[in-house]
Amino acid sequence: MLDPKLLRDDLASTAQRLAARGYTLDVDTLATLETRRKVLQASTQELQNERNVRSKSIGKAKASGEDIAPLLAKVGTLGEELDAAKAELSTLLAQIDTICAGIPNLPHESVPAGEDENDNVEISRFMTPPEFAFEPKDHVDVSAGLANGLDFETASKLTGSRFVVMHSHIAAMHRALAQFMLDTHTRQHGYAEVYVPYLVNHDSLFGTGQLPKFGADLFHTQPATEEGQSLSLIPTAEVPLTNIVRDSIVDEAQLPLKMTAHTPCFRSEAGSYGRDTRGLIRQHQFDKVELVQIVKPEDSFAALEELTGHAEAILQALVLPYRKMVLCVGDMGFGACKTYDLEVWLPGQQAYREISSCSNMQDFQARRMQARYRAKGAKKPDLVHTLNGSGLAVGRTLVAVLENYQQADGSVAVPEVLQPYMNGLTVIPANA
RNA sequence: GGAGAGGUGGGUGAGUGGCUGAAACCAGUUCCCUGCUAAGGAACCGUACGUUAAUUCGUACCGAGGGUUCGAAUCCCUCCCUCUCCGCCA
Repeated sequence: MLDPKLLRDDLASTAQRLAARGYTLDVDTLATLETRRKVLQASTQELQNERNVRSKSIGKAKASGEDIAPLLAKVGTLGEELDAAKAELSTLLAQIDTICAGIPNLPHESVPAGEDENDNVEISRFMTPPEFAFEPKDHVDVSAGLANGLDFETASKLTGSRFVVMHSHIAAMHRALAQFMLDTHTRQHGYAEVYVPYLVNHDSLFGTGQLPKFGADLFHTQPATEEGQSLSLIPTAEVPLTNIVRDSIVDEAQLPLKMTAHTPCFRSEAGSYGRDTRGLIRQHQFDKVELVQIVKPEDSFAALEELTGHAEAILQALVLPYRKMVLCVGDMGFGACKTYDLEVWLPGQQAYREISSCSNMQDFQARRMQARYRAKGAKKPDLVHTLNGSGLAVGRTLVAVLENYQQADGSVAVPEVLQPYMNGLTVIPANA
């Protein structure tokens, strides 16, 4: 949610900034509603004031034993007028809320212009893509060369397409990756490990911005139209982690709050059919180790650099080639003000593919969640800034390891940092 | 799942129809006093929106949403959540 003051006082320039990221703000409608709101709110409050004053006088009269009948008569139609005004005002407010809830965040000045992923700008690279002495396979074929690995056929029997069953060393490596990531973030990067629910309510989804606009991307336990009790599977641990501070005022001394969690993520991915249908890249269920920071406003951009660095540290420790991109305005997510994507090199695809996305949401989510902190000496609590990033997507990291660590004989070397997590295993042998 | 008890400001916790935006205590802020420390005293101290020269005034908010009433934290209904006991269960 944007600061309502921006929409009242700087409507035109705000609309212009939104247009840069491809969002058309209906300025005229909003301005009209806003003007009407102001008038209506003032007149409603006036009516309420009148009612309060008169009711009070009735109370006093009654207490002193006077006849209250004439006073009651005087109140007369006030109630009806007030009800009508209240009804109109609440409809109006609901209309304004609906519009405001659907407005994306404003991009930071440093974010490059552009329409889609083709306009993202490369910031840096780690390693150069390795040369293979043989034709590198993609992860599906690499796995197929092992004794037992990724099993899409069984998953589709159990559930459907875009799910996977993992066996044996691959399942163990998947687990090892998550463990390694968690350990690194908690022991070296200062994050507190958190275990969170995988089902969340609508308030949480509204808080981080998945609702009301992106409900179709989620799995719901009940029809989404049903009011109130419907729970949804988390599309990312960002939702439960960030909402921990929803509706609360955090002590300044507690900031920055740095939290990490390993969870499965569930996405119905409505818009992506036909893309990445092969392999693990785009699944309805995947694991991710998420990083979330709750910080003071003045620290959020430094925190974005730091958090992105924490995700990079994982790739570096795994010795996987990657590049760091800054997303252009058109490719950023709904609530983001600035986003870095980390793209890992996949020899099987001869391409860099997204493996982490790190964003500074500024106060966009905090305003939706009413997540605030009280600065020492300040009279009013202030909205916190929230950040999140993948550190990393576990399934895609597994893909990257399988493809980058494949060997000529069909076996897969185990990255050094994972070996302690895999009982000292150094190589996943090829199928004999 | 069954029975009961509750949800009030940053925290604890009074308040059963009008003088309660809400006692008291704790925390916090400012000041006073005592040579440090400790203790003591006084004042201030919720959020949002509108309004104002102004912390001026107004409105709303006592889990959420409805209802009754001239008037609701207080009465009624629905929902959510917490606690205790029982049942079931990894």
